[in-house]
Amino acid sequence: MAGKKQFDVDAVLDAAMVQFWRAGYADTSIDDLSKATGLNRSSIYATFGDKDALYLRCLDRYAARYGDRYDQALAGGPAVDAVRAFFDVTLERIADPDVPDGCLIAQTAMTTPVLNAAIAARASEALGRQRARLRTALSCTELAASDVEDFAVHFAAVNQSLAVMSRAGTSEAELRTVTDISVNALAQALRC
Amino acid sequence: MAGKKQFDVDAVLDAAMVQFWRAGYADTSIDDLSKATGLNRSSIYATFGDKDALYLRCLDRYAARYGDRYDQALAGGPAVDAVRAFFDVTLERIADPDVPDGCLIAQTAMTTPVLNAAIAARASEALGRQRARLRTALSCTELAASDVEDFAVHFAAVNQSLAVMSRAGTSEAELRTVTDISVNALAQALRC
DNA sequence: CTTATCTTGAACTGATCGGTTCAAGATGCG
DNA sequence: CGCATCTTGAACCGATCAGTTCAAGATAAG
Repeated sequence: MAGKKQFDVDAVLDAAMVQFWRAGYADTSIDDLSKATGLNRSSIYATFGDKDALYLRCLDRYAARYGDRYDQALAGGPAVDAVRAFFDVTLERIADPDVPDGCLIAQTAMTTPVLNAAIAARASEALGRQRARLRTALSCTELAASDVEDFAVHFAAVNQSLAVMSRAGTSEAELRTVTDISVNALAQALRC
Repeated sequence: MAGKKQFDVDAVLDAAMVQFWRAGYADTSIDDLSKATGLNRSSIYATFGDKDALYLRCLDRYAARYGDRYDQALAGGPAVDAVRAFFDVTLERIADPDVPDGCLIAQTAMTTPVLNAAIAARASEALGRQRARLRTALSCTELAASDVEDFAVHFAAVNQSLAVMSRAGTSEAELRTVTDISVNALAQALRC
């Protein structure tokens, strides 16, 4: 089997992404990636370069996939509903049995001190984009500019907290109450 | 030098705790711990057993040290002030240059899938205690029992989010606004 | 001083790590 | 068929991992 690529690069990236997502960077060896993707060790190096490069590709794929969903959720409707839908994206991802709990971005951010600077920067960028998304959605309200920024960073933070809590065994219903209080705070702020 | 212990076990635990806290379990080798504590490799094994046992000791020390501070913060005054003081403990810890950003408990929770079950359970317990602390402080208010529980898990979650955000480079001032919105939500709930 | 106890450094084991190399084999194209 | 291209498995490299062992040395108690 040769001549043309024998595998779907995107499918391989998905499998690698899930592996990194579940076990983290340090606890994922090239052998683990080989098993997870079905690709041979040498094929991984030939296709993606080294472990860091593959991790970056996985980060980008993760950010793109879920970034689109967050964008859609925030797109229409009143701000309160949009933010609720925003959190739904995360809660549904946590409920999805095909995918690990937690969040690849949060996991990357938590291991920042021992990571390649480029990787750490990419995770920080992703969090910045998340915040920008929220800022945009909130800027269509009567909220003051500083309140828009405050709520944007608050929602981005609460969204990350879901990753930690779900890994610690917090139930979906409990996570829902975590986000409800934040969403209600926005509703309250918009009411007056 | 022998006959009696030549080192302070607590001081050694502090150094090991900081090392684990900064780099995480997977990225901390016994050699790293040896350098961080000044203890010889064999002394570590003789005193604490294996890496897992030492990590558990560090988790306990972390939980005890900061648990006391959280208890004190929540102890007196109106609930809103108590919760604000609760978050201050975390924000001050993040601002402390002698200690890494993030949170050892959050870090442990994030790596749950690849950790010793006993270690994962210990982190989950610590989060449960955090929640119980908050529940107790909130139960002295006119809040309904279900609201007490909801706010307790919300505050515990937001507190964990600070660890992720601080690792991603979010400034102390921004983290403060994250917690302010949550504290205001409680104030609002108590007002009516 | 003698003896028992403890610490220490260094050497060592077997396993695994990330990364490289290369011959063997499978494929597509002319 | 013949040739170029790509994939694959396996072997290999040096480094590092967690964990063990032990002789040498330092101390305290008798």
